[in-house]
This record gives sequence, structure tokens and C-alpha cells, in this order.
Amino acid sequence: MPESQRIRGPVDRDPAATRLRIIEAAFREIHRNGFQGMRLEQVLQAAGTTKGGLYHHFDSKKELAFAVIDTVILDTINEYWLQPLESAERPLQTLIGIIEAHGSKVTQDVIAYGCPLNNLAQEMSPLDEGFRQRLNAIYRHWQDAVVAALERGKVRGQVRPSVNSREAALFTLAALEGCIGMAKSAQAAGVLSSCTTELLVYLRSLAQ
Amino acid sequence: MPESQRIRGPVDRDPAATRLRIIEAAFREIHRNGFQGMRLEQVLQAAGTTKGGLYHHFDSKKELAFAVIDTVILDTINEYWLQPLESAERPLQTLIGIIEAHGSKVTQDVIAYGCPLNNLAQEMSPLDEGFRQRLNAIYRHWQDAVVAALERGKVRGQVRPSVNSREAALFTLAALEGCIGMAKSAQAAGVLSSCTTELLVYLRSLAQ
DNA sequence: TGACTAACAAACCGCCTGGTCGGTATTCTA
DNA sequence: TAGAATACCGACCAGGCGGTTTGTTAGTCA
Repeated sequence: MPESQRIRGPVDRDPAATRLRIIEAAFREIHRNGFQGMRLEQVLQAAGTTKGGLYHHFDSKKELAFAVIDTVILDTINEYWLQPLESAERPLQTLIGIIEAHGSKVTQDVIAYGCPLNNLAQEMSPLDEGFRQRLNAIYRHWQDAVVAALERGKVRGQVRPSVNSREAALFTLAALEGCIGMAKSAQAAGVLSSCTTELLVYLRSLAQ
Repeated sequence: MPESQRIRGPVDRDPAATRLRIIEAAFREIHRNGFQGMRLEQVLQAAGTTKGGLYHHFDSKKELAFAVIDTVILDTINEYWLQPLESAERPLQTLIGIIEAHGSKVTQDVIAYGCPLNNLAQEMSPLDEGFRQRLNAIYRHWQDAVVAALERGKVRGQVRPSVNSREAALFTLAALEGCIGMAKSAQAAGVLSSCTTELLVYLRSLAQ
């Protein structure tokens, strides 16, 4: 039926790469506009493919978003939080360091569009149980890593034994997400650094 | 053109009441589905009116949302935060009391659907400057009230003078919104109370 | 009490968008 | 190397939804 086949180069047919380009483009669109606001046409254009390519790799818009969660978002958490924490000599210091880095060098995208994980969780948790479970699993995964860090800090005498690790880890994540959210509302990097400064006050109070 | 005019009672024509019913229905829809997810048809059904009624009172979907922000959301903040704080004998204690009440008796809707203010701010701030300004103004309004409470606490010797009131107030709001968000993701009231417990630890550390 | 206007009612429009489907080109396999 | 399977193309479709328009009814005021 399509009588005017578009001229395109040697095409470099590479399914895995195509799939990845689609996922990464979808991630950016979701980050900016949310899941419901993401337009497949935009994703396709950014990924340099078409409906046919998309629906060959994914069953639906929702499945595409699930792939984004299970790859890009999960990997990012692992890279920025899990890996540094699990190999840390001084876990609490490392935790503080990660957050300090967040407050200062954080990319402009976080101020402009917020935390991709939190955005999706806030938008989709009440609307779709599939989203909620995946997102909440990542939060628990993340929290567990902080809990482990605090517990190891206790063993090493760097964290007060009276600290409730699960509550403190939960609160740390909540406060960080809250700070990012306030900065996004204000569209001001200064808000993020002011807010995280106070989070650091809290975290330092866990030390002994 | 409409040849089958619907039978309805004496209609109790009352423009102000109709407008209010539309706004309140819109608030509930936005709370559940976000602004982009709100369907006018749903609002109309809940409010017991039709397109004609809606577009008589509001110019567009967006203007309706602005009315929701400027009335329902603003009023709620004023009622639960501003009023108790401004008349408080012991401002820090009052602040702590408000948050304690939040952690325990909080309505089921907050766990299920989150904070209406934060939901809208996270969804719309990056997408529409009109939304962002209105929502951010409410946040500043709210923050100012907490700042004033902390400052009065200092005067009365209840808050340590070394506390940075603006940062502390900002962080308090951020952390609270974060806690609500975590509870919403987990769909668990226990998460909210655990998280706010730790926020209370922080707030008590401001006292002297 | 009769014209004028505000306050609705609801059919209708047109665009947007997720998803489908028939077709084609490339790669794999027997 | 032929045929099948995979990867991808893009026109098309149908439903949903915000917004418009035309028509009707209830107040209002001279």
C-alpha cells in the first residue's frame, strides 16, 4: 500500500539498538510530559522510527513505559545510589556525599522536570496497579540500600545505635524527593540547595 | 435544536451554587486523575450540569482548574495551616501538632491520591507557566506562615536562634510532601506515619 | 406584562492520538 | 539459494474529548 517508500540510508538494521533508542526517547518524553502526556509520535520522531517499529518491539504504550521503568530508571538508581553505597567504607559519609552532589552539580533537567521516578509514581500510582507495583518496588529497593548503609554504619560505630534505620532511610528518600519537587515548583536551583542543606543537617544528626 | 428537553425539577436556578458545584467536582476529578486526566464529562455528571453550564461560568478547562486552585486548594491550606499557626501561643508546638494530626487521622483520600497541591504542582509546573505561578505562590504563602511561626518561636525562646527559619520551613514542607508521596506510592498509611515520625524528630531538634 | 438577559441544555464538530494492518526490505536458516 | 521469519514502513481508522453553537427557560426590570 505505501507507494512512496521513504528513501533512507543502509538502515543499519539493528533491533536491539532500535529498541533502545525507542526506550530512551520514551524516557525523555515521559520525564517532560508524564506518561499520559507522552505522545508516541514525538517518541517515534526522536527515535527515528515509525509506528511499525514501535509496535514490533512493544505491545502498547503502557508496555513501553514499563520497559522504561525496568531499564533506564532502575539502572539510574543502581548507578547513583546502590553501587556507591554497597562498596562504601564509611556508608553515612558516602550517603551524605551523594546528596551533597545532588544539591550542587545536579543536572538542569532535574530542576526543570523533576525526578523521573517520583514523577511517574505520583502520576500513575493511583491510576494503574501495574505502574504502582513496579515503581514501589524500585522505592523499596532504594530504601533497602540506604537501610543497609545505615546498619553498616552502626556496626562501624559511625551511626547512633538508637537510629531507626528503616524510618530514617524512608524519610531521607521522601525528603529528597520533596526537595526536588519544591525546586521544580519554584524553578529555582537555589531552592534545591537550601532544602538539601537542611536534609544534610538531619543526616548528620544520625552520626555519633 | 434539542427537541427532548430533559425533565428536571424546579431547577433551583442558583448561579453561584452551580459554579461552586462545578468547582468542587473539578477538584475531586483533578485530585484523582490530575489536570490532564480530568474529563469534563465526569465533572459535569458529578456537578449535575452540562457543557452549557460549564462554559457559561468558565472560559476553558484551564480556567476551571485555576478557579479550583484559587478557591478550594488555597482555602484548605489557610484553614489547616495558616489559621492555627497565626493564633498560636506556642508556634513550634502547634506546627508539630498539625503534622502529628496529619500522620494519624489523615483522610484516606490523601493516602490514595496524595496532596492535591503537590500533585498539581508536579504535573503542571513544567508544562504551563500559569499553573506554576499560582501553585508556587501558594507554596510561598504556606512557607511564609511557617517561617513566621518559627520566628515567633525564637522570640519566645522556644526555637533555637541559630535555626535558619526559611530553610527549615522549606524543608518541613518538602519533607511532608515527600512523606505523602511515599505513602501514596506504597498505598500504605503506615508509611505516612513512619515517615512523619522522622519529620517530627527533625522539628523537635529545632527546639531549645 | 412584555422585552431583555442570564443561566442553563445538549447536539454537534473537528482534531488528536493510540492502535491496526497490509506491504516491503533485510536477515536467518535449512 | 529459496523460503521463512524478523524488522520496519506508513497510510488508515475509530474513539475520545475539548470546545462551539443553537436553542430553551427562568429571572429581572422598565
